[in-house]
Amino acid sequence: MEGSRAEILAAAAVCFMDRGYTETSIDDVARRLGATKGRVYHHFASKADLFAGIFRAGMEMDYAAIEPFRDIADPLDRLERMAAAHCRQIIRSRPFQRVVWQGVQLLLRGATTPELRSELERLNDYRDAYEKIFREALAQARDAGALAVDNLGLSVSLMFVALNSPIFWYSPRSGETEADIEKLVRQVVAFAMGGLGAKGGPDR
Amino acid sequence: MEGSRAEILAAAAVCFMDRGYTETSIDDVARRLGATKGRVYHHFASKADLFAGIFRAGMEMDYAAIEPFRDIADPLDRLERMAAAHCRQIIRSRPFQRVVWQGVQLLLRGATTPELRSELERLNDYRDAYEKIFREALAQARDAGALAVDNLGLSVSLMFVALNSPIFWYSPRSGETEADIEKLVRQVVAFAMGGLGAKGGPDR
DNA sequence: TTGACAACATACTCGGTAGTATGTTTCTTT
DNA sequence: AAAGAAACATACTACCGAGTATGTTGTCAA
Repeated sequence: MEGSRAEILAAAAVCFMDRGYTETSIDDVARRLGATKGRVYHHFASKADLFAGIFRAGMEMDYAAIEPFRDIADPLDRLERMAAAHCRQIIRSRPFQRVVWQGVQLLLRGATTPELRSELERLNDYRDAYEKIFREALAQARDAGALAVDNLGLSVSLMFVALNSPIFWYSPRSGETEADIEKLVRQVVAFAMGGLGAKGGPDR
Repeated sequence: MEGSRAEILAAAAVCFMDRGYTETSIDDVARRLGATKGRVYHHFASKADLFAGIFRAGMEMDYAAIEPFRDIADPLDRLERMAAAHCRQIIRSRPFQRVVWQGVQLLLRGATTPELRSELERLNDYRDAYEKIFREALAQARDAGALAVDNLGLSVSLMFVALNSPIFWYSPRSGETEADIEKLVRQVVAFAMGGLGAKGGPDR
């Protein structure tokens, strides 16, 4: 069944989020599932393959999240709505997004097996294409005079660092409503847009 | 000699930066020094102790960096100069600052030995006190009407995420001058201050 | 000069973990 | 219902790395 695979991915994502890649053993993942290694290795060739599966799933969530806003005409409005959708998705699928982050970091550090490395490079390209969507919206907004940006690459990096930051500091509060999350998203996006020098201030 | 200890700290910081805590073996550190485990374990009780030593050294650098600006009267000016000093220090001592970051993350994930955990908690308190310095400057600037901030804790987090981000994306370019670094610092600080809604815009 | 200690190097132990090899139990298919 | 395969569980191996125990070399004091 395909649901079993998804269940393993979700459990492993939480493990990797809580304790990092190397600190997490396959037995940890299995224990969380109430199962044993056999089940995990039946669906995934290796620990690296499992990790890559989470990475890919996380990126697919991100693409899906911003999809409805990609063809908004006004570049500043498009950028802001994509940013909000991205940030919202980060909060909603935090375990997966942390794995994406760890994957990027893992690739920057050289140390992995060649097999995992090539797979990580493909996934990183996948992520670069995602960032490029934002980069282009940002460039268009700048050309329209709606943003004060002189170093495009740096600005994109800083924007993503802010939008992704819930990965590190967010944790669900008991009794938290959708409106609470939406307010958080607005504040984070306001910070990012303000940092980019968006005209009109953070109140929109 | 005390210089040997410092040399080990610096080498280990680079190793931890490049490959992470668990991926780095004591033998790796020794190899980088052209030595063996014996030398490391002669100066440090354990791998965790070595890690904590780097953490502490990194934090001491940060305190020293912002010290000259802590008693500037105008809160917005104080905040901005402290932010610039912090960001500059992040870039200059990147290996140590990455270890500080890893240490905070390592504490959030529960999994460590009790001995390391208590030491990490003390170091984290040390870091909280550091953040508090910024938090107070931020609160005062807000009260003076120089910043548009409604969620103080969130704003401090977002500001630090931006200021610390060189940890991840900065790497020294060949032929890089002091002026280049200073320009980077200005851009990062401008982003952070803009995100906080600083009046007067990012050009200063 | 010798004894004692600091500053390492060398040679081991031992636990944890990725991966494998091999059962065992449903489920499907004909 | 019989055969086969999917979906696991169990038992084992092989290796890597933290920590230790024990040598070895220089240095300095008395």
